[in-house]
Parts: sequence; C-alpha cells; structure tokens
Amino acid sequence: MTEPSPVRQPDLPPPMPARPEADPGPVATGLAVERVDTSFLETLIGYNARRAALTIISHFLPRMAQFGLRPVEFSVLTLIGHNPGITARQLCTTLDLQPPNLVGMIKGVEKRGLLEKRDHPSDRRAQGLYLTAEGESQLEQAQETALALEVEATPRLTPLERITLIRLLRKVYQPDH
Amino acid sequence: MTEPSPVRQPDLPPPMPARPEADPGPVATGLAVERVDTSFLETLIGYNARRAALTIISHFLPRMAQFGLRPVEFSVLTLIGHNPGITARQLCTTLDLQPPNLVGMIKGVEKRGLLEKRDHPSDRRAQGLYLTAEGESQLEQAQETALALEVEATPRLTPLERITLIRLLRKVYQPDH
DNA sequence: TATTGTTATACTCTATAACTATA
DNA sequence: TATAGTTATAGAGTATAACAATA
Repeated sequence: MTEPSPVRQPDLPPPMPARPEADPGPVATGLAVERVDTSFLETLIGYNARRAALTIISHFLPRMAQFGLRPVEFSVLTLIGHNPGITARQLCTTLDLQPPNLVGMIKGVEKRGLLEKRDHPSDRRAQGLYLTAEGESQLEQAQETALALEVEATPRLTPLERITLIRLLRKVYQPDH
Repeated sequence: MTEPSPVRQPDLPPPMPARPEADPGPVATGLAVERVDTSFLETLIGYNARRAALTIISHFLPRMAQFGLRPVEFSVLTLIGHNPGITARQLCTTLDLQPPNLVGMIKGVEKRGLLEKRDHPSDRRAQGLYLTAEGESQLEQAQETALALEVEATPRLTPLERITLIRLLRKVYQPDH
C-alpha cells in the first residue's frame, strides 16, 4: 500500500515530568505521526464489518463486470432465480431496497433479456419476475464466480472460520431467528 | 432504515414429500412466492458483511446525530484524537478515503471548532490535525455512545462472539498481520 | 383505506481530472 | 519527478413525495 513503517524505533525524547492526569495517549512529541493507531475503531463491529464488506466488494466489482452485474443487481437476480415469480415488493423487503430504486434496475436487466415479468396469479397490481433461459445461464456462471471470488478475497480464512463468520454476521442483521 | 419487518411469521406450507432429486429450490407452482429463499446469498461473506454493516449503521445514524457525526466523520475524529498531528494523507490511506472527499469533511468539523490544523514539523506541504478541547470532549462522549449503541444493535451476540466476529472481520480486510 | 408499481427528484457517497506548492 | 492538499465535477447509491391501478 503506502508505508510499511517497518521496525518500530520510536526514538522517544526524554520522558516528561510525571503528570497527575490520566492517559495522554500517544506521546505528543510535536513531531509527525509515524504509525497510525486504529485500536479504538477496531473494537467496533460496525467499523470492521464495513471495512470487510468494502474489501469483498472491491474484489466483486472487477470480477462481475464481465456479467455487467453490480452487487445489488447480483442479489436481485439471485433471488429471482431461486424464487421464480417473486414480486418487486418482496425483493424490496428482503434486500432492504426502496421500491423506486428497484424499478430502473429491473428495467435494465429486463432490457438485457435476463428476466421477464408475468402476470401475478392473484394480484393484478403485482407482477411475477422470472429469469429467462439466458438469465439462468448467466446467473449460474455469476454465482460460481462469486463463490470463487469470495475465497480469493479472503485467503486468510479457513473454511471453518468462514462458516463461523457468516453465522455471527447473520446474528447481527437477523435479530429474530 | 425502512421497515423493521417485525415478528417474522413465515406461515409455512405443510412439509413436502421426500424427493430423490437434488434440491430444485422452491417448487414452481405457478403461484405466488410465499417464502423468499435467501439461502445462496447467505453463503456469501460479502452479502452478510454488507447487511450487518448496514444494520449497525442504521443504529449509528440516529444515535450519533446528537453529535452531528456520520460514520466516516466519527472515524476521522477518532483517528485524529488518538493520533494528534496525523495528516490528511494518513487519514486517507488508513480509512481508504479519496483525498478530495476528505477536504470538505475536515473543513466542516474545523468550522465547528472540533479540530485545528497546525504546520507539519518537517513537510511544509502537509498539515498536522489536532482536536480542540471541545473536539476531545465531543469525541469522548461520541465514543461512549458508539460503544453502547453497538451492544444495543447486536443483542444476540455474546461478548465472546463479539470478539470472535471482530477477529474474523479483521482477517478479511487486513490481508497482512 | 391500504398496497403495488411507478415517476420525478433530491440528497449523500464516492471517484476522477487537473491544479498549486512543496519535496 | 513525485507527493500533499485542493477544486471542480461526475457518477453511484439511496431517500422522499406523489400518482394510477388495484386490493
């Protein structure tokens, strides 16, 4: 990345006279910060989860560009593929999307011939969403790529750690169950 | 966020008879999808990490609004507080921010009197960032709030699970170490 | 009266190009 | 030549309000 900041040789100035106050943090030498202390942020699940998600996404984007799929589009296509006839409303509640933001996305993949809308059997307001043959083929390849990319993006996780990590993440965003 | 989707009562259909084939997914009845199958997405770390991060952020936003701090502003203030004299460049590489996006943020908190810039001791292009007394006071309260909010946002995690989760997330976004 | 899908729109977040002053 | 900070700007991503058709 940027600076390896190798062997730590702080070269501290002579100690300051003792002070009564509590922890002053890293010694204020008036000099530049050599190593950035991120210890507090690293105690926060939100910070760590966000950083981890962004790392995976940075691997996801170039690999899935061949399918023209961004993360949410991939999630939408996956849910349609595994739930033929799902409605837009169901996609929104499942993926926490706002309906207006889904309209353009569906219109896009529909225009690319990956999915089609059909009449909903019992509610004429709604439409069931289905993958086309091309959509199913694309999704199959995209899913394989996603699985491979995840392993490549997380080389330090053992298979067991991967399972544990997923289980704990689900406990965060699925308060019930 | 949008909808808490309260008590989940899936209203499951009666169990289906055993079938020899490999899992064909939800039965294509030509009828509406009753329960949305998310099983594939839930095997992906990226999906789960993103959902978990968004859940925490949804708790973060209203709680930290009293300090006028959004997630990245909180991270920036935290790093400055723990690393007096840190430069904008160091903040960018540490938090994976683009320099142009940091400028306005720093300008904002500086105008609110929470931080100040001083000359860098050895590089006249750079500036060291420091919290004001008010900034330190605000940060201290904000950090306490963040810690409390995280626990409230993840009631199903035991203290041990929290530690494990953080350790595994760090293995995802810190390839070295 | 409530809900599905939709349009229009605004706001936030993030990314790129190009400039300046220093190194 | 490269780097720190900055400006301007463009593009994603996400949010709200309001509407027509249907429940």
